[in-house]
Amino acid sequence: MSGELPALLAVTFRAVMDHVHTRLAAEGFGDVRPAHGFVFQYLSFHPEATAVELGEHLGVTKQAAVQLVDELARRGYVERRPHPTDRRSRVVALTARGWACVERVTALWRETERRWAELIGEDRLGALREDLTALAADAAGGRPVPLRPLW
Amino acid sequence: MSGELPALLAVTFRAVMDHVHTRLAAEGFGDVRPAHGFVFQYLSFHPEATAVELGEHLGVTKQAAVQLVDELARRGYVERRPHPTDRRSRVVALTARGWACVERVTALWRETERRWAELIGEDRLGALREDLTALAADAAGGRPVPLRPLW
DNA sequence: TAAACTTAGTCAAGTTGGTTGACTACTCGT
DNA sequence: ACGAGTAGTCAACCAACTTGACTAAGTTTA
Repeated sequence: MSGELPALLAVTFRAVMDHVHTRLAAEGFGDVRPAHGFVFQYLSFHPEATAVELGEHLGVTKQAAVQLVDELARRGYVERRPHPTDRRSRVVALTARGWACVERVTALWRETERRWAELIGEDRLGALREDLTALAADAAGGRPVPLRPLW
Repeated sequence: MSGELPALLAVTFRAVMDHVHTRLAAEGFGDVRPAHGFVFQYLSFHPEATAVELGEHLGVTKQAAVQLVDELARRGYVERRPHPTDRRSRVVALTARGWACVERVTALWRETERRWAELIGEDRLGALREDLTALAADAAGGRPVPLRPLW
């Protein structure tokens, strides 16, 4: 059958993330919503981001971004500190708990990949990764793909 | 690098669907929200579904399902008809416009796959489809994966 | 170096897409 | 033929956003 690949991508991703969320919940990280994942993702690569930056990356208003940050701060995943030079601004950083959660997600993803390697073999998995990288790059057409709300 | 495959699935799917939505909008189907896609998907395989059935499949309450249907009916994509035997119930069916929209999506997906075949070759694409099918089945662990809100 | 402009964040109100709960009308099994 | 269950509706509520107006701090420019 042809034309079903996009759906297959979605279904696979969905199944993985359902599993990850179940595991996270069992390990005490049950209070993270899908949208939070994108905050974590961004903060782990931009450790001193501001709320406005975060909003731009997530494609939401600054007000919504601040609300997300407040919620995560209340739950102990992030911390707001005064900006070193700009007194209007405050930087958002992951706390130890925030980092721990990020670590768990990446560990679970690696675990998933190991499982997949067993299923289809290292070679096929390598080809899969390589091909998907090419397809994603082509589909994105040079634009950055924001990795936004999906899970 | 290892552990990035789940993200790669998401990014690829996201890029494809962004493209599809852009094209749909340009062809006069600009008034469909992501959630509608799942309604279409379900109705195209269950042509005489009820609102309650739809709600169960989408994982939302029947009230939310009815609201979705009303919205799509207002825009001419679906139609509500009396149920042939059960006078409490009404069946929801795609209109000509609804079917046209579904056709366009599947055509755009096929087009995407043809493009991908050019990029990585028929063989690799076949392997990709085969492997992803296996991984999805394994990740789902026997459970049906509902193909719910993602786009 | 002061006036004009821009930017980070806040406050408040409105919108949207859902929820739960209570209800009516109908169906079905015994 | 009646009691339990089901399809759909109405109404009230809630969460996650939005838009718009604002303050305070920073930046540019003449």
